[in-house]
Amino acid sequence: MNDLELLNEQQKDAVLHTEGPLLILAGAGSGKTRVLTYRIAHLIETCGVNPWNILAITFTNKAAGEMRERVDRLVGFGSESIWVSTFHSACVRILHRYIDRIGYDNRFTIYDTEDQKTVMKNVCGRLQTDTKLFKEQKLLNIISHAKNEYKPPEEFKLDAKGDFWMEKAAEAYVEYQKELEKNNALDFDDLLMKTVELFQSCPDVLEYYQDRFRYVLVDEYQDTNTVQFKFLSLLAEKYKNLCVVGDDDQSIYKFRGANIENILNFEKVFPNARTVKLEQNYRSTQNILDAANSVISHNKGRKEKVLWTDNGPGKPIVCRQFQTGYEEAEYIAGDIRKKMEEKAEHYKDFAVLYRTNAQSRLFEEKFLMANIPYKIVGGVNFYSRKEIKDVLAYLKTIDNGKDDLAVRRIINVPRRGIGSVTLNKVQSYADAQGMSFFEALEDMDTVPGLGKAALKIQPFVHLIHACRLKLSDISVKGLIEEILDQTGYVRDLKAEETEEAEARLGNIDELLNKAAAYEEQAAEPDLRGFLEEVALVADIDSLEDGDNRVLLMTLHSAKGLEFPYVYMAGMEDGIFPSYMSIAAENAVQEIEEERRLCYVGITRAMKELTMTAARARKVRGENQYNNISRFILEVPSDLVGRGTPCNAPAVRPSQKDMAHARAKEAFKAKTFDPQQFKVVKADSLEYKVGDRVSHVKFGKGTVLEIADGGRDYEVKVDFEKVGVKRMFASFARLKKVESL
DNA sequence: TTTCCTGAATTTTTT
DNA sequence: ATTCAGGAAA
Repeated sequence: MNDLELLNEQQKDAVLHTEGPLLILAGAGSGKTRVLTYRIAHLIETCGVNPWNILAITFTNKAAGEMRERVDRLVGFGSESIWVSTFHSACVRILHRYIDRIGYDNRFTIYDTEDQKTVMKNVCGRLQTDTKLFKEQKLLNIISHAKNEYKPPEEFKLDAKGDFWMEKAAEAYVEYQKELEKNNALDFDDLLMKTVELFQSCPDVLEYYQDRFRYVLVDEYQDTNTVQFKFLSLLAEKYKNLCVVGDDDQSIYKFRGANIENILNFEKVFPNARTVKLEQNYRSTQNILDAANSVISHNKGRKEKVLWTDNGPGKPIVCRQFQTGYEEAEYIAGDIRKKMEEKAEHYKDFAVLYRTNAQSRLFEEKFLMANIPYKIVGGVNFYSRKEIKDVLAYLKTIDNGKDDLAVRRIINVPRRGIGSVTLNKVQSYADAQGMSFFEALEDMDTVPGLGKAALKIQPFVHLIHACRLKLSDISVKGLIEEILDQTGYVRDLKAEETEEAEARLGNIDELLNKAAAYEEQAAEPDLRGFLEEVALVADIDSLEDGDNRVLLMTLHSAKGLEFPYVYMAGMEDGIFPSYMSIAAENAVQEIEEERRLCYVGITRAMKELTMTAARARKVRGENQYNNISRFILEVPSDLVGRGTPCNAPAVRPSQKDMAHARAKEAFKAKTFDPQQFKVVKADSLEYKVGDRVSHVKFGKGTVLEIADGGRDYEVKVDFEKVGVKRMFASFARLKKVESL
């Protein structure tokens, strides 16, 4: 049911203005998602718009998932035919249908960052580029930037005339793009670029989608780049029903080509655009808002906004500085524990935000020790783990033998005794014949100079052929199992008997689950559909509602989310704002972007905000000493709680307190996951002092001490890698490796 | 020829 | 800390 009475005047305005372009300037927490979802519901229920004609676009999968859920709840029947997706996945869907119109094969594959780097390495090798002077990553950044500006190689080349650096980059761009085309692959930026190209060169396709998506809604509009803007304006050209929501203060993707002009020029491109401002904040307390306002006010050249709230002042902001990052993490773990006990909140009400993914490690360790269920969002992509990429490369090869990168990745995985010399011979043969790498492999008998190596290649080619034959009558999950079985991949891992192999096996299991889940959920599940889904999703599981865990993530991925209790960790100059931005040529702008990021972080908090810093922390193995972040100093001191000054010495909870808290928690937290938290004191332990044991996280170690703690045994172990740890036996789940 | 081992280099943020 | 390139052993 769509109850407009729940909206304020401005929100209602935005919902009811259904025809024509609409720009919603929405401050943080002003209920923009609510406006978007209500607007969709209103379009369908009141205006009789067919759900099929609505496209809602977001930036991240997480945001898309959230929006999807809310739309489903509000709209109910028919909501599944609304497209709610990210720019990239919308483009993939379009391209899979029509990219043959601009000379690609519809069975293209998508290259991730790692693949891009591999391609660029090849290109640099071929062009004899000195990669000391022109770093691959640097070149890729330039290319990405060009693509975000919708500049194809030819045009880029013209622009580069006269500039030695840019001419070199242009050369790389041309070659890089050729290589992608040869492999029938697109990189992330191509997805947008090729879609726009498709629209511009095939008016009939464009018109089809214009008619299809008569109503387009865009979230986080301030982060759109030039191609995305082109994409949107082309789509909306015919009916002009484009509704965009944005906040210039939350623009944090300039590094990815976000173009703030898109918001400022909206009214120019769409002349009779209506603009609505949402300024009432429903999320945070006044203290949190004041802190956010004060920080962001240090930026020049922004649209002044007056955010206000009906919520009371709330708790003061907590700022603390610790000696080390270690203590910082310990404090946060302890504080979450404390709040859980005092207020009986849910774990999912807490979030720890940091600047870089690398910072998650410390928290992971401490949370594991304190038995706080947590989930790390982002970081090392599930799908970029080695074993997963291997399996996916097999799938890609089976689906589309044109992807040389995938074929080359797995030709010798697991070991088939095929080395680089053989590969080079095959590659030159393929190049000479103008065929793909896999086709050359199929032709192995005619490849000159292969000799015995051909015999090693044969089983691989057979395997792929056999799988292709089975394709039509086997599930994706079955296919993966077949591959794992035939190649002995799982067998080899099991034989390794290391922690690492164990983890890899676990990941493979997760992939199998994912495949099974895909087949259940998809209308017409097939291999390509699976690969497509997997290519654009970083994390294996989106957040489920019942998933009661503390979230750990970067400030970037926190955008669009909200939590009652937010911890911003690592608030140090050099970390946040990052060293890169401070040292940059255009430091002023770079730091302003960081400050917006800080603004985003602060405004995630609903009830309480804690900012922490460490005097010293390990960065890349070395100790780094940092000052308190300038952003903390920009928070007015009267908002910061007394008794918790920034330079307060770290209060380290004693071991006994921690142990006590843990035991208590274990008793209380049964509702979360009885399996995990049930404390059953074993009659005796399978290991004794002096035994070698292994722990899931810490690896192998020696038992130093076992103390009977009443409810449970407390075990002290000296781990090889991480040193002495104390833990409860039932939590640690140590396995005996060998006896004394 | 392939594999294994050692020393060097390297990291913001996301799709 | 972890990955990557280059050289020596098998």
